[in-house]
Amino acid sequence: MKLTTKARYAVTAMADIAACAETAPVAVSAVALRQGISVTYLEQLMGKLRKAGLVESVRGVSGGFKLARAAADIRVSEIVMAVDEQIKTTACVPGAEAGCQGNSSRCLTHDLWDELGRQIEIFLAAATLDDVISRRVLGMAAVNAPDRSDALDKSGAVL
Amino acid sequence: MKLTTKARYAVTAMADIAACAETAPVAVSAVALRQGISVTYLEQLMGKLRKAGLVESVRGVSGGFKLARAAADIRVSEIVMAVDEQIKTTACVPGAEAGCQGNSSRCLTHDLWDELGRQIEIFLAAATLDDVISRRVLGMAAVNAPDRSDALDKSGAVL
DNA sequence: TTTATTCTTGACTAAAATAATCGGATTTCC
DNA sequence: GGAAATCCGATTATTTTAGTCAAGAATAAA
Repeated sequence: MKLTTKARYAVTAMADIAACAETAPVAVSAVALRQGISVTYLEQLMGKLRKAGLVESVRGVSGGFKLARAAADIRVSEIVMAVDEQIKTTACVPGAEAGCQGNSSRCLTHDLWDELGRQIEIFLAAATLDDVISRRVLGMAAVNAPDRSDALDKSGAVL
Repeated sequence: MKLTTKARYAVTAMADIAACAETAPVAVSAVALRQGISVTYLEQLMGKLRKAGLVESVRGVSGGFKLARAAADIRVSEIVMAVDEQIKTTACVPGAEAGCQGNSSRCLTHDLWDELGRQIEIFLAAATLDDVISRRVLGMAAVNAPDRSDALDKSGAVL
């Protein structure tokens, strides 16, 4: 899961559609205009969102896109994953030699990036499209940054 | 704060140095060799880390780099920020028109990305270099993914 | 003092990923 | 039939990342 403008565009477009498409489908050109995105570029993204089963399309004159499910039932993580290919978070080069003190050759930072990726996914999976358009984004900062000291030596700590 | 190989390289190199440079400084070439990174490319990154005050350099024959502080006192977020320029997480285009239902023109997803960036930073700030080399990475997944239902309508939820 | 080693700096090139464009085809409604 | 829309593939342009190169300066050791 990467985080580029592609992801931003996709979530923004989905939010726009969620907010607009109560009844009739919304045309890509309308979304692109409102959100300041290139029409043809957004078309590509909408294609991916459709293939991922997040939106349905209606062709023809007054066609467009509408959500395939209720906004409260679409997680932001689904949208991001639909348009941005899986991130290669670790890229552990197998040829890398062991560290100077005989450390195992698996890259030292592997677990860190692995866990970070997991955290990002959890965060994005916790927010639904409905949360976004209602500007209801959960801030769990206080919970998430506990006193570091207690985290030590509880060995067996995740990964 | 971005997350590219640059960040990986930097954290990996710092971890390598932390693990090796008990007494004498470590040469870039040694780090690069062990970790499978281009020597001259890593030199650039080390320059940034030095300017950020995270490492100190010793020139000359048996020179190299050593940590400027104890490994337990260097946060991963510092390393990442030293080599990867600030991420432009939101890029709220001011020209973007209001949503169809008269929604405020500030982009709908602004808060989401903003909060995500904060979460990432908190996570990386919670891990020190010492944690990394000790393979002690804190997994707060369970804490971090509460039942969504209670997050709703506590209006005033952060941002 | 010389020499080899290492960091320092800036400019440059190469490769990859991202963003955007283009041309045409198909569907559907009027 | 024509206009408006999705669809599809190929192509181009732009930006970022990754890596290279060359010259210079500091330092320890021979």
